[in-house]
Amino acid sequence: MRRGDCVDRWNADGESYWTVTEGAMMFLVLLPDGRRHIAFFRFPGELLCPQLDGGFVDYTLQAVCDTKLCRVGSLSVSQASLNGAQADHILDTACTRIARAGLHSLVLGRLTAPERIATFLIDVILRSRLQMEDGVEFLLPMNREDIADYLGLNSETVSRIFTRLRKVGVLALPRPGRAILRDARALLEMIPFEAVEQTLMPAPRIGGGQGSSNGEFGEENGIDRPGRRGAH
Amino acid sequence: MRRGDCVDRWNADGESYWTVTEGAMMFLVLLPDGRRHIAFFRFPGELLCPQLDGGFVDYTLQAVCDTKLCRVGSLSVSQASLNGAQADHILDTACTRIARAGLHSLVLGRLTAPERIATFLIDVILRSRLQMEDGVEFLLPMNREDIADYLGLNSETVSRIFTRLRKVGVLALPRPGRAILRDARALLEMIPFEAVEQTLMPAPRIGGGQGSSNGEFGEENGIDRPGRRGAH
DNA sequence: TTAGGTGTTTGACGTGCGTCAAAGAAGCAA
DNA sequence: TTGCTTCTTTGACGCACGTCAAACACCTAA
Repeated sequence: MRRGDCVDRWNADGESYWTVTEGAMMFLVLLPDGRRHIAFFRFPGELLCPQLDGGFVDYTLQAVCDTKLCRVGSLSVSQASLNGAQADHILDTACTRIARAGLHSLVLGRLTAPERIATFLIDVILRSRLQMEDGVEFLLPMNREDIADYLGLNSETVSRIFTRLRKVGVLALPRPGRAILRDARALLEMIPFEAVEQTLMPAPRIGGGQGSSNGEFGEENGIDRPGRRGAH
Repeated sequence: MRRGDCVDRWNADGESYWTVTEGAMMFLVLLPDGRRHIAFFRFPGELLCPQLDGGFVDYTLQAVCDTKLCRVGSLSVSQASLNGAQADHILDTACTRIARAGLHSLVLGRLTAPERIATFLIDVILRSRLQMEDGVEFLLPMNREDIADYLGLNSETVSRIFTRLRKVGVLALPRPGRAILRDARALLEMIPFEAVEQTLMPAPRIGGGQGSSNGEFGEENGIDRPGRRGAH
């Protein structure tokens, strides 16, 4: 599918779910007065599933760019509970999304525009299974307005901040849809919390915490990471 | 527990979960520079459970006011998947929370301060299992700063908007911790989307959509509601 | 009663980001 | 090439909400 194509009635069939294999999808809301909001982006390897994507809400599911989807299964989430490994994976995904959503509310509620964009860029890099290292090139398929609508900003503000990041040598934008991280440390220092990786990419915690999520589905959480649990 | 009391290491034990029986709890984040953010409130009847509350994130779990908790079980979420009814309830709760979180990101990202507060008040009323009717009295146990930190505002702004709502006769605040809805219609007209009830209180959708969530746990979703699924 | 603490209200003022507008820049069709 | 469209960039300006400050309303303790 090409940019702007919608999956019509994507949440009508509660039984089937999909993954993104290429490109990216976005879940958007259009308010009656024209305000636009993007609730989630889904990148390659991530699950599209009405139940786990807030399917009760009337989102429009739209392609961010040229995108390929792959149907993963027709299992209902309820029936999945009869199969331990699959159920654990579904639950894991659900829990990870709750954790991410809590973080996103912090981003929208309490961070400044530059902080939001830095957090977003780091999130994109980590979800692309890349390291936060100088020179890393990554896909950034959404346009300024999409980023703005995801971060509660407007496209001019996003543009201004990107320009600033380019000027100070944090980021390079060789061509539309691609970006190169030039100064990982500087980008990390733009955000006001530590333990970014663990926070943005929480390790799965279902099933005792070690690896029960490495099911046959495709990884939402990707890279293995030492368990983490603890006092605050 | 009294206002400000914390549940220490609440997410250290992945196996046990609780419900609020009286009062309210809040999950908060304190950034190094002092910014404060409340990710979730939990009201009576709602589940406290590390996995379903983004337990990987270092939240502080704190009482909003005098609050009573009740331990519901020591079942691990993973093991729960072996029991159909319990698993469905857990999944239902998870999915509802994902849906709510998406909505909250819309609130924080795209609504004005008065719209946020109106949405919040309606949410509190509906989650208290009350009707949106003139004269309804409801508990509002959190202070101005808590509301502000949940809605991405500051306490003075919240206070100003409450004052305005009182003056125009939408709300009465007879004593701290309580509020009376005086003009339900006016409050509903303050928010920029329709179908508020369905959006704020999505019906459970796991297990085919009819009533599988009426388990032995205590209701996250409360009131029965006709199924809803559909084209947009 | 007074004193102190905590939360709320209100006002004056500042600012970060939104709005509006116009000028690039890049892609595509003819 | 020209013309059209869409997206991005940049500037000028305004406003909604944040910040700072002071007064006020309660509550509790002594």
